[in-house]
Amino acid sequence: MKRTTIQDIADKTGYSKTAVSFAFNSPSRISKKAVEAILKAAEELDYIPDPMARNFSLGKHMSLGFLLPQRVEYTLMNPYMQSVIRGIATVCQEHGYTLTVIPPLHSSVIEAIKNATVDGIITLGLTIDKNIKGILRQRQMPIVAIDGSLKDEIHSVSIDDEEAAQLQLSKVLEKGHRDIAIISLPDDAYSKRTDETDSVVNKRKKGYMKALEKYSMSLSDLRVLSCATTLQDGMDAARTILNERKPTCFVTMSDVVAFGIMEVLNELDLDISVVGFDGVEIEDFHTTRLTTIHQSGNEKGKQSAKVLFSLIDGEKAPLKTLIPYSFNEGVTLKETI
Amino acid sequence: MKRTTIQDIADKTGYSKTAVSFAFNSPSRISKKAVEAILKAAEELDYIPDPMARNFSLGKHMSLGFLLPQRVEYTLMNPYMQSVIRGIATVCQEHGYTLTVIPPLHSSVIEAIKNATVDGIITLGLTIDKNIKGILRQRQMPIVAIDGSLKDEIHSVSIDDEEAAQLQLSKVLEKGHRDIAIISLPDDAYSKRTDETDSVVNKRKKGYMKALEKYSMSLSDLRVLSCATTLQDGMDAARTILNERKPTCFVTMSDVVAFGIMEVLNELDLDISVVGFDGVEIEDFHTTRLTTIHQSGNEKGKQSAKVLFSLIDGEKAPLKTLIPYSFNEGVTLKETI
DNA sequence: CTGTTAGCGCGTTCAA
DNA sequence: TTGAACGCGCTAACAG
Repeated sequence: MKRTTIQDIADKTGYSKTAVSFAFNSPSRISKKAVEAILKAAEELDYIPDPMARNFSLGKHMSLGFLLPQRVEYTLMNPYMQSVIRGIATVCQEHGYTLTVIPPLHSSVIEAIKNATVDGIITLGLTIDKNIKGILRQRQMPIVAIDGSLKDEIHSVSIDDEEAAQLQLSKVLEKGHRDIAIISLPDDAYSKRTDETDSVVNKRKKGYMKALEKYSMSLSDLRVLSCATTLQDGMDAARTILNERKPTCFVTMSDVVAFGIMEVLNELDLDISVVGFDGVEIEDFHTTRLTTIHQSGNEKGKQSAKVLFSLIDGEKAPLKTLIPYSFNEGVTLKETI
Repeated sequence: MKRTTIQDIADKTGYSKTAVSFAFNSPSRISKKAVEAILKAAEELDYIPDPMARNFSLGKHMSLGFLLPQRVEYTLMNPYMQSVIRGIATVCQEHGYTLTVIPPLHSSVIEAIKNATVDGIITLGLTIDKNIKGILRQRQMPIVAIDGSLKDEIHSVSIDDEEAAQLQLSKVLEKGHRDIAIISLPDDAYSKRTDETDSVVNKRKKGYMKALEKYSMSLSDLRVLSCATTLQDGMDAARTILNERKPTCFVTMSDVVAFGIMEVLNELDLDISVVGFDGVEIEDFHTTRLTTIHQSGNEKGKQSAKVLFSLIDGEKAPLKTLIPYSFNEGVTLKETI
């Protein structure tokens, strides 16, 4: 048996398709008698307007897209991502929208963008280049970038990464640490190429340099390593650093990596300080009190969705949205002895 | 400026719309010369086929829907849900599909189902009644229920909740605990009405009864309270129980609730055992070693998506899929003194 | 084998 | 209150 369509209702009642459509969307356009007859028939035939046909006709999708920069297994493992998703979904819910999670299609982010049936896209940690911009322009689809490198005029949501990183390292230096290992993010995770000066990684490195200046130090005085944001990669990074020489403190750009490092320190029973970045424990249910820079993924998600809805509605929205961050004192950053 | 459509390519090349469509979808159907000319023109005009029009024409959506049983702020806060989502998204990614997260529409799950533009739906902790089933039948949309009450023949994925709960409480009883507080799930979270005998809550209670039988006890010998699966509600539940009388052990149906309880016990410096259910810490980054029943949300998500894809492809799939669970020994269940 | 015409899917909306 | 066109790509059927 086929779906009941608007035509079936029209046939059954003797009214036209147009009348049926009006009965649902603008009842005042036709007589009460007609509306009643049509709704009754619709009820009897279990009629449900086909959402896809409806959206196609209206030129809307009723969904925002969240584009995953990497594979699902990797990206959705990060609790920071999860809170961003929650923030986006919260705003979608208010607007009667759904949230479409878009994995790379055949390993290609570009392909995914071409095929997404959404009204707008939110990215996280992606370099928005001419290539991507071109596709979105052709598709007339607005975009908001969270934590991304922007090669163009693009709406973005982030914290002041440079300032936050400066604060993070300053706290470490204040505690007397000098032999510090910085575990950075992979260059390709938050920017396609290392030379994107406005990438999150580079902004934070700039912040680190500023913090070091006060102590007449520079980045080259520290060990800098980068690794993917997984527990396992954090553990590997810790071992790599420790095999060379024990630092007095690990400064990371991600809580997840920090947790990985702590895992190793725990195994080896080492008392070395660790500082994170993201503050996932606050919003989730982590009970280890990691010292970290807290930025609200939830808030980033909400703000980006709000900006995106403005763009979809054709309204103006600020090009840059900065959200607050804070230093969260835990128990993992200690004074040097 | 308008989008480039298939017609524009046809006009520019002198070929028909059909030829253009063939050039993209069945290049072998027309001459090489034609294909080249068309692709070249498409390239020059930055043509991208409109995914919505394409899907509409093909009668597909290229997306699976995950229906949230409650509001986003609540549902997506649970790390267990997050791992289920990850599992679903992983399989979607393999199939070149997206994952549509569907919040209740205007607070109505029913409305959300009517409007979702997806090829199939996965639910979690929802009672699938005639009402929902009817809509999905009319929309010809397959469904797979995770942890739900089934009023009908519906494909489901879950663990053996009765057996798992029996194991959970048995471990507690073996340790000598007799004054036990069971913190159950809210009846309306995992079943609309309390009398759904096949709801997760009821299955687990049945398991508890079996465990108690061996000690000639019954559920009425324990205190049973239910609360929502949030940290805060867990804390409230703990205080309610403690105000009355201190138990020697809290047995919960959710890790999140267990974490809330531990928070309170920590505050009051009480040494009372706590046992969880879900095992979220294993897949995420929790470092508190909670004693819990581990069930893989990720696996549930994957299995349900696989079953759903089978149904979408018109293949047969087992009505019930059981996935494994395990008792995870942590440090929070101690011998009674 | 190559290419075209025409119609479909389904609900919305303009012009009458 | 309605017929017809529309949105856009797909495809059965047909002609050369």
